[in-house]
Amino acid sequence: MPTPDRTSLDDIVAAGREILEAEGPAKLTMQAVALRVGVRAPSLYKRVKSRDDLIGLIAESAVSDLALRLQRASTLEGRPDARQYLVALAHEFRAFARANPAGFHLIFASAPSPTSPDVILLARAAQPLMEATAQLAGPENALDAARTVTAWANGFISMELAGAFQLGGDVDRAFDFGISRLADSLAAEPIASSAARTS
Amino acid sequence: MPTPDRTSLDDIVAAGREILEAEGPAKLTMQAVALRVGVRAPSLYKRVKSRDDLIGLIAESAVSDLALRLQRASTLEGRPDARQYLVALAHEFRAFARANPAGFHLIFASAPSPTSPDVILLARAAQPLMEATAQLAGPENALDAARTVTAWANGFISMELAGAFQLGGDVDRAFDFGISRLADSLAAEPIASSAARTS
DNA sequence: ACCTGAACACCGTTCAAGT
DNA sequence: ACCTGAACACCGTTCAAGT
Repeated sequence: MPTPDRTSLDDIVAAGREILEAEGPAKLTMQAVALRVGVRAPSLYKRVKSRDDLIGLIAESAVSDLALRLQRASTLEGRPDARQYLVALAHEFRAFARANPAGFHLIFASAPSPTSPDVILLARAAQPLMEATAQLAGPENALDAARTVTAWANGFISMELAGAFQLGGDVDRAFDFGISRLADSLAAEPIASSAARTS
Repeated sequence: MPTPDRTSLDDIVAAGREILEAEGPAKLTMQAVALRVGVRAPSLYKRVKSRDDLIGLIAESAVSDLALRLQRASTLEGRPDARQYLVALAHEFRAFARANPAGFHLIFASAPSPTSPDVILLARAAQPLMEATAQLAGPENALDAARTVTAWANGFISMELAGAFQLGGDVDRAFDFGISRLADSLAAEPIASSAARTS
């Protein structure tokens, strides 16, 4: 008779994610994960191809949570104007990053690697943002606008988490300043396109 | 008679940086660095406290190069209007990241760690940007504006290097769109401060 | 004073042997 | 079919012994 399963893939990913958030990537060893799910390290390879594979699964788990959060914000908000909606999304994004700094880092700040999360998952997470930018900047600029906002938010939060804002000043104020000006500029007509003039 | 030095700290850092750019962080082993500078791994510890220490020195070396590039751009540009200057800085920043992706990642996308580069070096690198944003947004908003631009550029390039822009569209166009709208919004008067109204 | 081989602790991963 | 101990290759790091 085969022995009953003593753990599961979900358990392993959850354990890995907890270790990653609590102790950092260096402590995320196969042995530590195995210990937490009550098994020996070699057994993990029955459910996971490698440590990199496990990290990829952890990243996807984090992306799913992020997508859920943004979707919930999109329904909870009662849909005021697009500008307020965009600001709310930005704050939700930042809240996720603060609650899951290691997961956030895994999703957005990882070097190109086999651990990067799935495209489809990322697209789903970006969906609420695309709606907001389409309303603000028009459908033809929705993608560029979403990329601008994502890049800004991603970069801001990465730097905040990395402790890169060390020149003083109020970081919260800088965040509000940034999303506010971005929303303004997306809603406004572009002032001048110097690129078009020089071509 | 003591033996003459067979390597130097500069050699070690340069070798480490070359390996990092050419083969990625996983291949940046003490043995690989030692081999490249013609010495055995234990000898490295005469000039470097640890592998993390070496990574920190590599990051500082990259920051210095970045600062040099931005300063050169600031003198070469002949100082047209502040808007064009800001756009030039953004493109220079992106060019640096493309030429030194691993170094860029080390500077801006690293988790908070003992490998983070020195504050003073980062401040010096940010100097040209601060001047441009001060002209565009006024001195009282220079810091917030510089943070907005840095966050955007950093996030955009991080995502580009990570291959995160997978929803199609023209990435170059998105970059131009972003810096253009940002420059507009920094130069413009803010439309409305909803935060001020609710307090 | 710098360099080295040997050693140690600790990884990820494989695999034959158990149940 | 899952689990395990033992083993392997490969790290970072230390240190006594060389020159």
